[in-house]
Amino acid sequence: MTSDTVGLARALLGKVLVREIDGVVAAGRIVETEAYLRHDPACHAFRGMTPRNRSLFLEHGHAYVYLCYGTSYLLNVSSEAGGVGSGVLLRALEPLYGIGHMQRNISHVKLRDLTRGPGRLTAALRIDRRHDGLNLFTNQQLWIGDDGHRIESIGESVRIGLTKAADERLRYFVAGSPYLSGPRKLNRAER
DNA sequence: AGTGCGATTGACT
DNA sequence: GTCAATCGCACTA
Repeated sequence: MTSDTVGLARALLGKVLVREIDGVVAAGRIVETEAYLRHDPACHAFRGMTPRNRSLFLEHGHAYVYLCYGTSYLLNVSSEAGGVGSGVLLRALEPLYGIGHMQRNISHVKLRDLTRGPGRLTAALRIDRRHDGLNLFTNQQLWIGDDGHRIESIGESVRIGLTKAADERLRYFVAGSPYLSGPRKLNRAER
C-alpha cells in the first residue's frame, strides 16, 4: 500500500478494519478518512514528537490512538516513512461483520450510526490507547485487510471539526455511502 | 505544579 | 438548533 499521506487516505477507502476479541470478529469497511500532513498545523505531530503522538512517527501502517475531548478514542493510521509525523484519521465505517457484538458495545444506536463518526467506530470495535502503536498490517487483534472490493468514486471535502487549518480539503469519502459522518457530496461553495 | 483545551458525542430545547 | 461532559496531555512558569 502506498505510504504517502493523501495516497494512503484514499487507498484506505474500501479496505476493511477488522477487530478480533476472544475469537469473535467484528469488522467494517472504511468509507471516510482524513489526511493529517507533515507541517500541517492541524496534525498532532506539528510541534514535534511527544509521549502522546510518537506513534505518528512510526513507519506507515501503525495505529495512533488518542483520547479526544476526554470522551472518545480516535484511530489513525501512520503514514510516510519512519520519523515523519503524519497520518490518516478513520472517520467512518460501513458495518460488515459482528454487528450484534458492536451494538452491544454502544447502547441505543441505530445501525446507521453504529460506526459513523471517529469516536463511535472505536467504541463499537472497543479500540483504545492499548492499541496505540500496533502494526495494522500484521497485528492479530486489530488489522486492516483487503477483500477485493473496489469503490466507485471518491468524494473530497474540508476536514471536519477542526479549529486549525480548517480550510484544507483533506477529507476523503466513498461517494454516496450512507454511513458518512459529514457531507456526502462536494459542496461547490467550498471550492 | 497549575491551567486550558480539543480531529466528539449524546442529551436536550 | 445549542451545550455540557470529561480527562490526558501540552504548554507555561
